[in-house]
Amino acid sequence: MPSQKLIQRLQAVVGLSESDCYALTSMPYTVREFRDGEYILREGDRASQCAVVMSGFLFREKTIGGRAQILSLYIAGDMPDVHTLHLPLMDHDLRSAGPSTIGFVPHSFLRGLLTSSPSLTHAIWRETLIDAAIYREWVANLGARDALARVAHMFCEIAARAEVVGLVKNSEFYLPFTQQNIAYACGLSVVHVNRTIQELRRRGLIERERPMVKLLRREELERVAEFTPDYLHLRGEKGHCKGGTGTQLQR
Amino acid sequence: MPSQKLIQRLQAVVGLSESDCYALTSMPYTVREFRDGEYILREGDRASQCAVVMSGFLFREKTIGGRAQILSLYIAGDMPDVHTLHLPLMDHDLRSAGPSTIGFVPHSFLRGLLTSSPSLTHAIWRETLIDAAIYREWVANLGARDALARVAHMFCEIAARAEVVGLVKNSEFYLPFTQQNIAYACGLSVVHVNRTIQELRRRGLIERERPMVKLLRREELERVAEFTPDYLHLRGEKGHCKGGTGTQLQR
DNA sequence: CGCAAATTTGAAATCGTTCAAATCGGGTGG
DNA sequence: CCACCCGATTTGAACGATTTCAAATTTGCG
Repeated sequence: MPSQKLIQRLQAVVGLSESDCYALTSMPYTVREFRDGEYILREGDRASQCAVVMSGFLFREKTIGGRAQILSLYIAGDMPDVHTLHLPLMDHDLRSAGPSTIGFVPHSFLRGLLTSSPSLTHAIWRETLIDAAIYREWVANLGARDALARVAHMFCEIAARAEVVGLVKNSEFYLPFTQQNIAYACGLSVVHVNRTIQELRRRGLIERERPMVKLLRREELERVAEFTPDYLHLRGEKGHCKGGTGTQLQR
Repeated sequence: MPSQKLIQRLQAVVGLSESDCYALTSMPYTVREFRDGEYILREGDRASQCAVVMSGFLFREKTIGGRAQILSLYIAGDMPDVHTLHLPLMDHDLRSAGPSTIGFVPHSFLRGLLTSSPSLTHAIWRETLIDAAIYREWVANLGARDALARVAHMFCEIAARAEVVGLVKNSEFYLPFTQQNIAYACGLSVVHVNRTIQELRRRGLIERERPMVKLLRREELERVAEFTPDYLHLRGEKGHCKGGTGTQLQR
């Protein structure tokens, strides 16, 4: 069910009423599997449904003068393209990193849901705003941090987001990125990403064995990354209904 | 009236019904003037009203390890902090560049407006999504373009947005930024911004005499900047009611 | 086992930074 | 009206982070 981790995540950021949870669990959806690198949506596409990440890893990408730039990342529970509800024309690509399972919910259903529930409108709108807050942090990341902090910051962010949906175990989480992917995400060359990761390893801040990353000495890592999670706008509180409690680690 | 340029802008991106326009023109608001550098909102603040830029220039800023990073820019007709409706806690600063006139509309009023008009909800939500699309482009700008393209791109974007609200005359628009500001926005050093602007001037692409910028050879400039305006999601069509048609140039 | 992709290494080249100082420009007080 | 001052722009030169190029090594997969 695509709603499981979605609910877990919405709980973490807004808190949901019983009826909202019920409405979400009764969402109609179709499921599709994607392979590494496959496109969920391409620049120029017009979407008529929204993707919910059930498992795996998605990323947004824009190509500029031949060079790819990864714009953001999505894990289970995220809805990477809710924005297509109001901005159907895609101005970038949405792709899978590693294999992923995606649920698709028709725009028409979501629109109905939103007009009938102001609180869900609030919750979903809020999600799109958190997405924007994350972009802002990435602008700062690319504009103001050096390579080491930049890569470290990416790890910290993914870990913080994955924790919310129970995808971190023992400080370890799934990240199906090659160093080339990381390079595209961080605006660096592969070679330099390689050296940067070595440096993080050397300092005892991370362990990396694809596809897993393990964060060691979290505080020191966050200090190096200048990471503070406030921009993720997590609440830490619990809502009124249960989301999934799964702790699946793979994908 | 804060609604004038706002309507003009909303027209350009969605098209508004007569009644929506009427609702907007009857917005209650207070006006305040800000001086150069003054803070409209600070990180940590909780907003209870939304700013509408009536004239002048605002920017978002985040400070990271001592270094400021400008995240985005706002001109007349923009509502830089609608997001506070659903995410009241500011995770960054909002400041004035040069003097500006800002209208403030209470959250409570806007919430009423939005629950009563699905089309306005759509329009305003869409605005926040375009804001996000602009951040995405900035991520790409900082991550994938060199200094010359980066600065050129900033000029192109501001021009495109200013055109929508009639703030460009004769390819010339108001930009009350010092080279230091531009440096913070583009993730570059002042010295290099200086040299980059000289290069743009030398190539006959811009003229700059603070606080005005004039774009020459627009196509060539956009080629250098690798600028395509699609991410701004302008429609080019006209809606059902008139916004202001002013062509005020100063501020 | 063997190929292709991913990681790693080295060395040279580059773009952008830093530091430091000179010049320009606009506004203020005398 | 002029002198002065401060912030902004400009210049030069050395330095440094990151890129590029090229090749070697490792890893994962069929």
